Amino acid sequence: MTPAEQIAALRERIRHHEERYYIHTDPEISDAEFDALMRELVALEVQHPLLVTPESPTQRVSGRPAEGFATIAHAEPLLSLDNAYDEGELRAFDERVRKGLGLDADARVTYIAELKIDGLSIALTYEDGRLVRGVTRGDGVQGEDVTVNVRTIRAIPLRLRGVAPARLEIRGEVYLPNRSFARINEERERNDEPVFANPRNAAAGTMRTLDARLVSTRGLSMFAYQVVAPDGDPASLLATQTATLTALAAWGLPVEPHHATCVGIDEVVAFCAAWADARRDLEFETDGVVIKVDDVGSRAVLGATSKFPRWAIAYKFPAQQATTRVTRIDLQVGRTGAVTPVAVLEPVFLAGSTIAMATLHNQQEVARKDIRPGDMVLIEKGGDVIPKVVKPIVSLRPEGAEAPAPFVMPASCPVCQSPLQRPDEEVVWRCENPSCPARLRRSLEHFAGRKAMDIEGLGEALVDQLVSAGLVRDFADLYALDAERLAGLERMGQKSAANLVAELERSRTHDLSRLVFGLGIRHVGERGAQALARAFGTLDAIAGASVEQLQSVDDVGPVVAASVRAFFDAPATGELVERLRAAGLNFGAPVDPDADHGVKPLAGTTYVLTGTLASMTRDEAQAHLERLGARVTGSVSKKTTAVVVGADAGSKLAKAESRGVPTLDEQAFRALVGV
DNA sequence: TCCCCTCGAGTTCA
DNA sequence: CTCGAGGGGA
Repeated sequence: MTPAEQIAALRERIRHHEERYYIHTDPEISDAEFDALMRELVALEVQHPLLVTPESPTQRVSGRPAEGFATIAHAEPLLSLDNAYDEGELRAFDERVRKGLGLDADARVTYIAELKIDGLSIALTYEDGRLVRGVTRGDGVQGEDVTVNVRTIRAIPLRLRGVAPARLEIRGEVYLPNRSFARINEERERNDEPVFANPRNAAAGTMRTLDARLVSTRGLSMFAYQVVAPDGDPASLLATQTATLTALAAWGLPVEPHHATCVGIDEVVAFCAAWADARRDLEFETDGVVIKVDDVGSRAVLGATSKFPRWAIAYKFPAQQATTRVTRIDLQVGRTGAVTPVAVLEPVFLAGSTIAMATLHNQQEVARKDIRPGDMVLIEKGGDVIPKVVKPIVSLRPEGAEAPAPFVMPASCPVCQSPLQRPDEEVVWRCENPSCPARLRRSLEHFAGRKAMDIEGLGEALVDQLVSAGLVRDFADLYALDAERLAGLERMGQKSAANLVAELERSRTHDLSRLVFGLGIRHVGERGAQALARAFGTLDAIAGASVEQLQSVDDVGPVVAASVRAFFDAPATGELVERLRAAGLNFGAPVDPDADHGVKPLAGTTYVLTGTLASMTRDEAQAHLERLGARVTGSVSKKTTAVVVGADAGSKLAKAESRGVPTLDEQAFRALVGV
C-alpha cells in the first residue's frame, strides 16, 4: 500500500468508528483503540504533510482561534414554522393542507413526524462531498460563519459517503446530549464557574465560543433533517421527506431515528401524544414534533405565507408549569409612560431557568385573573422563553382577615407621582408627565438602542448614572458629554469614557430614519420612521408637514399622523430639535423630486394596474414600477397615486374616475418607467 | 364594516 | 414572542 492508500484506509476506518460512536451510539471498539487509530493517522500525516487534507479527522480541531465570526447570507432563508399547541390546531393544519391540495375531507395526506430537537439550527454546505462551511441560523436571512466550530463536532462528517451532488446544503440542529450537559455543569461547578441553565443554552454558548479547541471538548452533536436544493432548483429536491432522511443517513449524516411516516392526521396526533411523555427517556431535549407534508411536490403547491411554509407545522408539547408565590406586585414605567404591573415571584426553577418575575401586562389582566399579592400562582413557560402567570390558586388563599386585598392600580405614577391617565377604550394606564424620570431613562435607552442611534456602551446602567447625576435631561444633553465629565462616574475609566464619546460622535452621522425612530414618537416605530424619512427627506420637512401631508405617506394613517404632529407641536420639542441640530446630527437632505440617478424616484407612490398593456405583461409592468420604488396594489383607494389603464380596462377605471384618481395610458406609463 | 396583515411596544433570563 | 392597535383591502 502506498502512504496515500494507507492514509485513506485509516480515515475510512476512523470515520466508521466515529459514526458508530457519535451517530449510532453503539461503538465497536474501545476509546483506547480509537485513540490508537488516530495516533497512527497523525503519525502518517506528519511524515507525509502533502497528504493532509482539511477533511482528515485529524483536522477537526483547528489550533488557531478564530477572530470573531463573519456574517454570511443564507442562499435560501431559514423559515421558522407556525406552531400548533393542541390536537385541534393540528387538525386545522390538516384541513388547510387538504384544501390547499384540493383533496376531499376524507382524504388522508401522508405526513412525516419528526421530533423537534431543542438546539440551534445550522446550515452546512458540502462541495464535492467535502464540508466547506457551517453557518448558524442567525435571523434566518443571514447567520454567523461557525465553520471552525462545526468541524469539531464528531457527528458531522467532514466528507460525505457515496455520491452526493457537487454542491449541497444540509440543514439540521446542533444540540448537546443530556449526558454531556450534566458533565459540563459538574465541571463548571467544581471550577466555581456559572453553570448552564439548560442544554440549549450550553449548546448555543458553546457555538459562540471562538476557541474551537474548547468546542471540541464539549461533546456537541447534531441531527440533519433537510436538504436544500442545489442552486434552488426544486426539481432536484428529493421527492419525499422520507427519502430525504434516507439519503442523509446514506451520506453518513446523523438522522434522528424516531421519525415516523404518518398516513392521515390521526396518526400524527397519536405520535404527538405518545412522545409527550416518552420524550423524557431520550438522550436529548425535545420540545415538540415537526410535522411536514411528506411529498415534496405538494409543498410547492402549498407554498408559504409571508412568515411560514404552509406545508409544515411545529407541534409544541404542553407547557411546563410550576407554582410559586407572588411576593408583591411592582409597577414599571415604560418609555411611553405605560405603567405595567409585574409579579415579583419567589424564585422557582422551571424548564431550564429560574423565574423571579413575570409581567402581568395591565390592570385589566390582573383583575381578570384576580391575582393578588401573596397569592400562590401557577406559572408556565410554553414554547417561548417568557414566563406567564396562568392563574392564582384560590384554594390556597387564606380567608377572612388574612385574605390578601385585590390589586388596585394606584392613581399616580410610582416614580414621579403625577396622576395616571387612561383614555376611554384603552387598557393601559399612562404617566403623561413627559419629564418623568422613569420615562426619561427608558427614552434614553431607546434612543441609544441598536435600531435607533446605536450608541454602544450606553445601556441601562450608564443611563441610570447619567440621569441620577443630573448630567442628562434629554437626548441633546448626551452630545454635550465629554470624557472628563464622564470619567467622574462610577465604573467609568478614561478608556470607557473616550469610547462613549467616540460612539456619540459616530452616531451624529447616522441616517435620518434612525434619529426619527430614536425620538420615540408614539406609534412611530422602525418602519414608520423609515417611511417618514424617505418621504420627507429632512427632519424639518417632517416637523413642518401637515396632518394631511403626513397621511399621504404609505402606512401612515390618521393616528400616526396626529401623533407625529402632536410631537412636533409640543412646546419642548422645538428647543430639543434646535439643540440636536446644533450638536451636528444628520437631519437628512431634501428629497429631489426628479432625482433618478440610482435612487427610487417613485418611492412612496402606489399604482394600480388594469386592462391589458400591448408592450408588456402585467407582471413586467409591476416589476418596472417596483424597481423604481413604487408599490403596486390590486384595488383603487384614496392612497392610489395613479391607475395605469390598458386595453379592455375593467371596473377599476370607473372607480378611479369616480374618485378623481389620475390615470395613465400605456404611453404615459412607459414614459414614467422609462422604457 | 369587517377581516387580515404588519407594525409597535413591552418583556425574561443568561 | 405575544398582544393589541393601526392601516388598508374586500
